[in-house]
Amino acid sequence: MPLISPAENLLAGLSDRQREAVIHTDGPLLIVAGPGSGKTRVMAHRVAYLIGEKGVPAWKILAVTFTNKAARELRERCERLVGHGSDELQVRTFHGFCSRVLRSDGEHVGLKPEFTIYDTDDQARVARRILDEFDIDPKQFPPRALLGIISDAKNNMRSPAQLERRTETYRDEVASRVYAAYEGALQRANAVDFDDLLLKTYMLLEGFPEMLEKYQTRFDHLLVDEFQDTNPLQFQVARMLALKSQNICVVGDPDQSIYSWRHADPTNLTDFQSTFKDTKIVTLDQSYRSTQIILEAADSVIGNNDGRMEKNLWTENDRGTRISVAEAYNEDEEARLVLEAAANLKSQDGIGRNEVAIMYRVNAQSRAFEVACNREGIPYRLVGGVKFYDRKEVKDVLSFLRLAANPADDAALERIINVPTRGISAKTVAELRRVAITNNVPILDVILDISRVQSGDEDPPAYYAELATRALKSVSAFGDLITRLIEQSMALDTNELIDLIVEHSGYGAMLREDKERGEERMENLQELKASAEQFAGSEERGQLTDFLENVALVSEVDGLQGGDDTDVEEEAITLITLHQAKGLEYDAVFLVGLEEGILPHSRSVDDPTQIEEERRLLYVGMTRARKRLNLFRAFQRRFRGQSGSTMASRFLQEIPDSLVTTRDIRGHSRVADRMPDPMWTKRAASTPAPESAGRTGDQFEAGDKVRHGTFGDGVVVSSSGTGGDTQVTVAFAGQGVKRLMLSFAPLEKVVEEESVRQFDPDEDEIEIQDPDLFAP
DNA sequence: GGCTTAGATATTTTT
DNA sequence: TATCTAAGCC
Repeated sequence: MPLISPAENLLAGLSDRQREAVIHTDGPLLIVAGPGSGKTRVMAHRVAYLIGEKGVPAWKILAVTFTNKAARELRERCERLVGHGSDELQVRTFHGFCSRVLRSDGEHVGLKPEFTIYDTDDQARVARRILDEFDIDPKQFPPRALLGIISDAKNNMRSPAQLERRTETYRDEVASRVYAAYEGALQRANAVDFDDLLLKTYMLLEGFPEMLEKYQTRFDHLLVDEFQDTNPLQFQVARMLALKSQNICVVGDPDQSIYSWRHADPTNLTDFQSTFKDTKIVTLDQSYRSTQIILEAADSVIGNNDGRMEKNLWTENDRGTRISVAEAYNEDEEARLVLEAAANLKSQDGIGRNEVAIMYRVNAQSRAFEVACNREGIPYRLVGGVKFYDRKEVKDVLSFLRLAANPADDAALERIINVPTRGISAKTVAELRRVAITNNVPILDVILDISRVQSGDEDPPAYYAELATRALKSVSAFGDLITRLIEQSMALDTNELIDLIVEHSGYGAMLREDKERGEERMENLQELKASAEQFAGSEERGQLTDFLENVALVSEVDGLQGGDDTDVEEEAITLITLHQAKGLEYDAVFLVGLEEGILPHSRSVDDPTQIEEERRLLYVGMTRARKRLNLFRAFQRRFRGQSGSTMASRFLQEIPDSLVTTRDIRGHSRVADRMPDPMWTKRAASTPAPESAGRTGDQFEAGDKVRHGTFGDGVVVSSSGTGGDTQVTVAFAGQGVKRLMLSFAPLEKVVEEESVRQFDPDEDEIEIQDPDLFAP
């Protein structure tokens, strides 16, 4: 009997293509991996192969992912394959890796090792402060927009000076001025934003040959996951790291690029081939996940995008069930329909709640489902609600910790200088800030000076005249508090430090006063303490920075997830945005809100490039499903308080009829191609009354609100024919969609004040009668 | 200095 | 609809 070598064992069970990707270990490799094609598996096996067969030390391998979750998953799978000796394997997120580089070598680019990572909140705080300083109207130049421009510049490796040179509009000019000041502020605070983690690492590798050499030698093999989502900066960092060894393996799927609005540039995939000569390309196009029907439908949809890297997805899986497209009166009925169908899945197909996901385009859509779940008593998991670390009280206490770790952290200081209120007004803060900026020192320096003067150690400087005696006293007391905190941070574990903050800053007292939510908030602080405990025991100063870095870069905390009342262990339906669903899979997927303005989103409709991204978003959603895929739309949707009629998403037409079943609530199932519904099947199927036929007051048009003696209120979906022959399709609230002959059906038009969106199925161009309703 | 109120504003959000 | 901000008032 032949002995099975470890390599054979490792490669057993892989497809030819997968094996090819695993064993090509020398030189650049590009893996184009379709949904469900086993890319994580391939990456893990590749790592194991490098270690086990090629004798590469684990610590010489760097694998980079985008999310912590992906990193964790990959690490676990590698460990399972490799067993011992894989501890030193570097599996990190892009940001995590860069942060680590900068902690040890950031001095070259002006960073002290205990630098702070600013989140978007801090960034906004800095930006607002700068606008104030420059006397720029934040209404005219919203901080968010300016930060967007700055982020754009950073991700394209442009400095403030370079941005200024490219200035075309007044807005650009303002942005470049703010950018320069913003950089100054961060520099002064020994802080970086998320983009900086990448940018400064790039600058380090780019500007310091010995650093480049160091990190190029440090790693022999580089793997990059989700390569289609890399931005130019990330591409450059990866490129430089691998330039010497040429051993770089990137995995991606251009059809799943859904983050271009965050600077991701899928052309990196093609650029990769020109950057690294002799790149081997392996395409993984066999899906081990979805049924044939789901795959065909998804493929047909994505086929409408131009200039794709074509790949022919196939599967040995069953043909599967047809995709259902259901139509609801409004979002409440949509939710009811979905939950009903989900319940049926259990009895009919044995698919439990844990294997069901409801996916939507915008978070606001989750609401109807939460309400419905609560009403029906169905447990659900809402992905991406308010993050634990985003809670106010948590951020406040963290700001104290940040200040202890990095006394230059002005954003943290400004956040808590008057929380709880300790008699330091906005005006006082502004003055302290002004003095700090003038002297180019952190605000805390100014405050500590005041403390010293107050205790009679020094003579008062000139700016003292600007501050009231009472303010000086309060500021001095705050300075003493922080001084004590900094001292203690050298000696105490982080969790003990949290206790100290809560008890001595007045925060605990404030929460005990708060009868409404004080208790809950205090509990959150206890949670924070618990998460800090994991870092306790190690070298004091380092543990604080480590903890803070973890907070900044790891948004979720183990054991804290799950909806408010939903036990993590409990069987629950998942509510999730399409973006967040990437990389996940479920037996059954419900894609809801397939309407113009929702998917595709209204902000994307007039840009073909953005429409293509919306289509990819749908593609991602569809390919999350293993067995069942159900699409939903509502004829009417409340939007920002108002209600309006909707049009079917253009994407629905891109799914071949032969793969679809239309079904209404009560299970009357009808096959699409036998009974076309003009709202979403090919438009040729409907023959609306020509304009020349002359419209009477009784003429019904799509979007009209009507009332029926038996069925109640509804919305006209379409009408065809004239006079007594007129056939009207109406979606009734709670009754589903009905086709009615006007001559028999007692239909009455309901006249409403507000105009509604209407559409003419015969028009190719979409007409929006009231653009204000859905347009930005 | 903190509270109330009117007015504007509104995708997606891996880190 | 809900959420945030600036302004106005005690």
